[in-house]
Amino acid sequence: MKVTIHDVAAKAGVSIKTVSRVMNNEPSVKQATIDKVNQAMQELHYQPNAAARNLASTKSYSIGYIYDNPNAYYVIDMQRGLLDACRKHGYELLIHPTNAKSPGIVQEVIDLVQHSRLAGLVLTPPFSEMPEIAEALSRINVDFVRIISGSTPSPKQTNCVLVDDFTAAFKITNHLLELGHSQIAFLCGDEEHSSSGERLAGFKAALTKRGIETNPKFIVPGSYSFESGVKGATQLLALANKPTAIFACNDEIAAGALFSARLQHIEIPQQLSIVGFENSPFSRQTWPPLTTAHQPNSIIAQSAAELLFKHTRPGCQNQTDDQPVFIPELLVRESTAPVESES
Amino acid sequence: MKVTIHDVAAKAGVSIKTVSRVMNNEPSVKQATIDKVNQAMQELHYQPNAAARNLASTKSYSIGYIYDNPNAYYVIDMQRGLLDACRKHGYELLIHPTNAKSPGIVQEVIDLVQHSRLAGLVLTPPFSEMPEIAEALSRINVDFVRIISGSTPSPKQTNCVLVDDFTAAFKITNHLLELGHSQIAFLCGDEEHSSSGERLAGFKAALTKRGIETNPKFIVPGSYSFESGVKGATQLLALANKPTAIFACNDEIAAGALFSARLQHIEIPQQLSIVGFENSPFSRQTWPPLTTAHQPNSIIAQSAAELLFKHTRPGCQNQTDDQPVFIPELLVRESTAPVESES
DNA sequence: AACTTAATGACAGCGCTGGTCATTTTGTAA
DNA sequence: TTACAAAATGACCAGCGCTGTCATTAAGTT
Repeated sequence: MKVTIHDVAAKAGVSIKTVSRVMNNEPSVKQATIDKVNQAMQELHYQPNAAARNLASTKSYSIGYIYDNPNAYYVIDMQRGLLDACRKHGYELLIHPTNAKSPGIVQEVIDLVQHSRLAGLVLTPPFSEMPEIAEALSRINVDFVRIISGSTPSPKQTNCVLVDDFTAAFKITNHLLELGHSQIAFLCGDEEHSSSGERLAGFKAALTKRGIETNPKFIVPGSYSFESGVKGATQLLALANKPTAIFACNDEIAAGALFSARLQHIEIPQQLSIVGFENSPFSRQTWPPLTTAHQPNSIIAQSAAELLFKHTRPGCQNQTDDQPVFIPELLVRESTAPVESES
Repeated sequence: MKVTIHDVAAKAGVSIKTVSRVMNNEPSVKQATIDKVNQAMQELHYQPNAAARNLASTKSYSIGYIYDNPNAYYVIDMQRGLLDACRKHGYELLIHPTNAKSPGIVQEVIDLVQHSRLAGLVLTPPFSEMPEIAEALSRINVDFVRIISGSTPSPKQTNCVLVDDFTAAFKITNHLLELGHSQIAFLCGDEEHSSSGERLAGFKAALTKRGIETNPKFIVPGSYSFESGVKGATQLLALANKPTAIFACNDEIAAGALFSARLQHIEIPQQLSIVGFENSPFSRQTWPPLTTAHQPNSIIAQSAAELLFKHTRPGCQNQTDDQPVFIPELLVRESTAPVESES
């Protein structure tokens, strides 16, 4: 019924110590032995007892995921990716929903790590953008990987997974430009999120490259919410010279914008093109479905976890400190169309 | 830095075994001793080491949550509630996203439980409605609590938390009736989910009570999705005698219905009232915001976990096998209005 | 005082790792 | 081939923080 390290050792014809060595990637084990042990483990469906390992070892075999994100889809996807990576490497995942704005948040994170003896932490916005968290974690010497918005790997911070919002936004904007739009407005997300800034920068860069000046009235501050989309779009569509296309900083905002346009009997996409960002289920729950940029959250999460394991695991040679960069890809659906010919 | 059972024992002036007894509600400990130990634990901020407990004990101190639900909001809320209960009782939560329709699902669940040595499982739809899962779990003697749709506690199944969809639907329908509606249509969710059936039954009961016959054309089968809402409502609004109100089986369907109505330039709520169910963020991301029934998922989850702990924990006297019943409450927002006077 | 019952403690051991040495196997140069 | 260093493995023990078992002591009861 329950398989222990002893069973594996017996089956492989080695000592339990050697099995332990194999499991922990310790040096000085012959390849042939490694194979033998691995095979025995497979055949017996051996799974090391995490509790015993945690207890015996100074190392830890679980990582944490702290979240505070109103976007449930995002959290679920991240979780899934982390879980997949954990299963693969025999780690456990500890999830910890909390409030990023609580005053004691730094202490809370430290307590969590210390009490649960975590090997490391995966940080997503807003935590990944809070320097005080990164500092505290470094201070107590705990590994962590941050998922942040950015395009160029920086040599000084090796523990990041980058999502290249800039380039993705650039591409989306190009899509609109290619459809003939030149009057394009931008609905921002929360200022605190660097993703919003990056996307805006990509947007501006694309326009500039075509020699189009950005109309300041077309840049509407806001937040990552449906309401914000409604408000922003309403404001834009009241302008004397309306935009012919709207770039919303995420799908939720886009859905709000879509809604606002409909209220004013503006046909989408004939009279107005709208694009979102993220490819959340949201973008499929509107009509017409939204053109957006697909952000593979689950895979991003997985890669963040892998990076963390690489740091964490002692006997891992693959220390090429690469920083994965993900570029969300353009996904053209029905909310965008060529600009209406002036009639 | 790290507080162990020894520190508590020393502080309280007892042996570690006695501390252990207090933690586990074992009998034969003087009240005075219990108090002493509890105080010491508090003062030292003691948290038992789950790994050590798991290792030493035949009992287990973690529970599992299996999910396969496209509704991320639901999952996140459930998770939060379970986590809260776990923290309170020193348990750990193991989450396991999976595919309910996979052929090997029963074995997968069994493997999960056995490998991770789970004390028990919290089952939500669709798992809570799969007899083969309940059977398998009983066979291997693992506790579980199911969250299911129902109104009357049944003595033979003590391990359920009930959500009284019937009564909630009854109340919602009454709300519409009180607004003067009599031509009310119903957009069903997935047939496989008993919640849909229960809500429909509550709906019908309310109509019957007022002596209103249910128009078969007004009962539209469908699924728990936006698209289904669009389709169903479109169908309804093409009818010669349109309904004046629509009861959607959940918020997502309601959002779809809302959308469809808008497409046809039907004013909500002036010309058509729409209600949803669940009070998911969805219901606030429409305009007007939806009248709905608030389903306190997080609290439901918490109570399910508590029930599980009660079963699991040996030395717990509070064995009154109560089955909590939750009745989602009517939440009136702006998508419902008195029926338009025939003009 | 004799005896029952309640309350507490001593100690082994859960499955594994980390360390220390001893032993065996392998590779390499003389 | 022998000699010898280096690599690979095993034997053994302690101990992680807790629980289970059983022995022991304190408190009641007649």
